[in-house]
Amino acid sequence: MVTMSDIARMAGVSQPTVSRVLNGKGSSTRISAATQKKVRAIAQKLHFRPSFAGRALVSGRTRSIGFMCGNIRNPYYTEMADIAMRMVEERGYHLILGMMRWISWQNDLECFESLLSRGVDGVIYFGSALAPGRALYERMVQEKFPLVCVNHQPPKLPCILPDFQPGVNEAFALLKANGHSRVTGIRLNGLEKRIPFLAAAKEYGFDVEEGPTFKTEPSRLPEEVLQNVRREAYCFAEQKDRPGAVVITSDQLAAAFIGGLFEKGVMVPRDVSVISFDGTRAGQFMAPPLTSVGQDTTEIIRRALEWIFERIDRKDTSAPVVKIPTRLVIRQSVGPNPNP
Amino acid sequence: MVTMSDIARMAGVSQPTVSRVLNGKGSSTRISAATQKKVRAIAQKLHFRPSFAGRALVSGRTRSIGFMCGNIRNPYYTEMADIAMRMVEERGYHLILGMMRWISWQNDLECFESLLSRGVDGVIYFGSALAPGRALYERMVQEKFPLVCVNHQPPKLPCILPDFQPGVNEAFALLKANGHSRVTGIRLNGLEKRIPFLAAAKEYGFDVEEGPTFKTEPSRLPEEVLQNVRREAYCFAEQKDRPGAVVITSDQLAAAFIGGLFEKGVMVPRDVSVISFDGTRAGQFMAPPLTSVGQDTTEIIRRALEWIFERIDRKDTSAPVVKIPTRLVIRQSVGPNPNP
DNA sequence: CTGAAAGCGCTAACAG
DNA sequence: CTGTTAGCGCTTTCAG
Repeated sequence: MVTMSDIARMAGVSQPTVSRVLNGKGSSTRISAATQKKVRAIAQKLHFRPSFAGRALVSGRTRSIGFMCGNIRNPYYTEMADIAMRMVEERGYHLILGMMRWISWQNDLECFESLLSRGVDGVIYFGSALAPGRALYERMVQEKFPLVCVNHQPPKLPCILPDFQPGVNEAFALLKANGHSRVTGIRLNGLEKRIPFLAAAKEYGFDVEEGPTFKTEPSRLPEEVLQNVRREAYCFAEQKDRPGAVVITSDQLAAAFIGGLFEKGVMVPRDVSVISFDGTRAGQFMAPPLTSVGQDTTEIIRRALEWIFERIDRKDTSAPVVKIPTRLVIRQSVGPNPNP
Repeated sequence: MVTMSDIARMAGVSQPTVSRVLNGKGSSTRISAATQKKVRAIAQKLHFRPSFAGRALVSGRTRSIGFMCGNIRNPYYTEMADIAMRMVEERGYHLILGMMRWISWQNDLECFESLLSRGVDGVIYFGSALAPGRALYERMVQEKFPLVCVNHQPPKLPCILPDFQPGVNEAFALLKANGHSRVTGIRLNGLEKRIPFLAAAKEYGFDVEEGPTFKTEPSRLPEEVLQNVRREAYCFAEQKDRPGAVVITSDQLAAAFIGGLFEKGVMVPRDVSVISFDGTRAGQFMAPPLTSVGQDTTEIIRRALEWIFERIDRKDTSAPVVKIPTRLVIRQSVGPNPNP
């Protein structure tokens, strides 16, 4: 590895001088054109690349942001990560992914610790293990670490939360306009989605019917979940007098569910209408393209990063909770009720 | 930030002693149980976390591997990255993604440089811009940098290449068994896929017919490509006397293509059979589940990382070119030829 | 068993 | 305009 000292030696100047010309902070210190040229020439010839570690050590920054998400194969996270990566790179940062396995909260926190030990300057956190009483949580709020929680709201930490109600209302309006009046919810376990779902169902006068409930263990491997949903689709397909509409908790699960229906000869949207959550771009390329309650990915990440970068610079920022409204992304998985 | 010196001061020992107990290399130096206990207790209480930068500086390693891939939204890369992330973490490393934009080779190399300036210890490279004559290429081979190329083969660099022929042969065998004899290839531009495709077509006695060719610019935004493929599907759907089978260059494009057919009322596999490349897990949850010429993701990444970690330790390793055979992943996108 | 000293590559403060 | 000095947090000799 070629260092500034190497260059300094060859150029017959001191090492800090090399630093100065190579970092050329415009206004800071001016160096004679001759020295500049000489140093630059040598640096170029030797393919000098400043040592990341050296800089990190002295600056106390690694110029990297941690991104704690669930399985990256879920397009919801893929798309969030994609956006985050681009935005972060614009500032000369790198994004370091940490995938939570949802096995236990300990596992979440270990993953978080691993990122911290890597020296990330900030973290976007999609998990839920960070809660009062846990040591790491206390430490984070105390240190005022640049951390934003998405989709979950621990006290005293800045949070970005989707507001599902508007999107869900739109969903029911669309369903109603298509002559539906009976719906079943699949995997709407979390209250954040379940409550708006029930509220809208009531408001639009829908009968909410029990879907096929599989007693699956709480947290499983992603593929198992998908397989289970597929099986639920089989059940649903074979169900007599089933509702004409289904609302399901994510685009990824919708894919599996629709796949399961397809195998049983039940077509979407001809035989049943499906509305999912997430509104991922990926849903656009499914068969059929998904109608989905979408989050504003760009806005969510933009807000999160904005806050993080602000706190990296100044520790005296507040910890706001911002709600980002959802809206229905209408594509082709909803059709007229076949049995009105 | 709490440092080893802080702990040393509080424990009344020297800083190196703290380092010794906290790193406890079993055999290296033994420290009195009393000191150990004291130091550990303080470290724990203060939530000591060793400085990443400090270690990186002294060890010359960052314990991170760069992963240069195309758009992460493509399940092919998502799944590769997922596997790579897991494997790398098992060794206490982190994976740093670098997304190439396919805009120009310069862009590829900038992305690579960015990873290098971040101090990654090795790189898995899915690009094609690294070629003789380019400065970075020369430097990489000269430095014996721990770098593995996947899907592309520059000289003097270790490479991992899929061998498409076996998988493609299986594909044609399956098609033939289903009464097909006419096929059209979509987006089979790259020779690595086109040659085995044509060879197998010949061997199995298939007529290869021109598909709908859209004159799209060479490298475009991913979403545009998907939209274009969708349009090609429209054309194909409306084509009189079209072949009953389609081979398409990736699972992601197959999704778009099948989506396009679906919109025109053409059903897969009832009306046309589709075989794609990649064999991603994601294809399993599409409608219909994709039959696809699959790569052994785990094996590819495993081999790549194995070599990288070996070279990180020893510079005297060779630069092998390994071929990993593909095999057909049979799911449900192939059916009997409707017009035999 | 443990302390002292050196040095990894870099930036920043202070002299000249 | 440029050199000297110091120090970031850690590991690694080398003494003792």
